[in-house]
Amino acid sequence: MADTAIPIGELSRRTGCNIETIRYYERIGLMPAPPRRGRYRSYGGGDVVRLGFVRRARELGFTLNEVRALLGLAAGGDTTCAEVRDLAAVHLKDVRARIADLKRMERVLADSVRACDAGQEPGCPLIDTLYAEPRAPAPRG
Amino acid sequence: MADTAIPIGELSRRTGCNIETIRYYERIGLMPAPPRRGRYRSYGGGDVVRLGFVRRARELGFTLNEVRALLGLAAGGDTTCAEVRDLAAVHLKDVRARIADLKRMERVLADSVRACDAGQEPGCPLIDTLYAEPRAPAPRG
DNA sequence: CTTGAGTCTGTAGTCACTACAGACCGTATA
DNA sequence: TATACGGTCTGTAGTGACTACAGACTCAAG
Repeated sequence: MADTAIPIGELSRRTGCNIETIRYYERIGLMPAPPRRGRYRSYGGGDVVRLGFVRRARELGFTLNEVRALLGLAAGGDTTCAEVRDLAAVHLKDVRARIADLKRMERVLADSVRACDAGQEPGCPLIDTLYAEPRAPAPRG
Repeated sequence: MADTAIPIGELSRRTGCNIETIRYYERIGLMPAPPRRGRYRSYGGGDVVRLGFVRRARELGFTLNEVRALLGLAAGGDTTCAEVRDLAAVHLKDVRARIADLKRMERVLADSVRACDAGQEPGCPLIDTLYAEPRAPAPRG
């Protein structure tokens, strides 16, 4: 009852992945096409595990192509750990770059909002920032 | 020579915004359709300023719809500073949420890569993480 | 006259979904 | 038996913010 003939709605509930997305994953070959009971898809315990893997990888920010690669590596023996490590390391670098980008944005935005709150300057500090020359280091002191 | 009859390629060079994107902005009404010299678009200094504004707002992570709003507010008087501030504050919250998300990813990824490097455990630490139950707090001591 | 660079329109692809429309299926209830 | 309801099906199109062509044209220099 728990592991066989799971309909798509329950797979969705168990994994937190919505139905349309599950069908989408099937269409792009990330999830195998399951057998049918009549016209309806019928999943098993393995599908729950696999889809869970996919979802957790996605939550770590891996692209679907990277997830595909990870699934392939996971299916292989344990000789592939180095490859997995490399994939993760590349991705980690990317995540860190995105964090750095966002922090730069955060700084500028926070400065502008603070300046707005202070309300000392004429005009609007954020609008001024947006009109200002790019990459000019603001004089401060 | 500097301010009139600027062809799209030069506008692109001056703003760092690529040509296809400029035409895309025109199509969606973010940039006005400029007059033509023959069949060619002919921009002026105002377009350089406006597109620069757009680009800088995009670099701060505002969506195109937010940029549209900002452009509208910037065109108004200076009575709109509070509205700009609110827009920026909402966006700032969003940026901070994204940073928090990415940091969570970073932590998990960094842990896995480190565990890989240590190479003590059997199997692959990252693959194990991906197969593991969601949100189970890892025992650590 | 030809070459090359620049520009034009229009369409389709990217990523990872998401949102329908409209049909069908199986069961519980009146 | 009728019907209502919830679940599922296929297929297509939309999202955001571009990006990438194809194939035609314009213009100036050599």
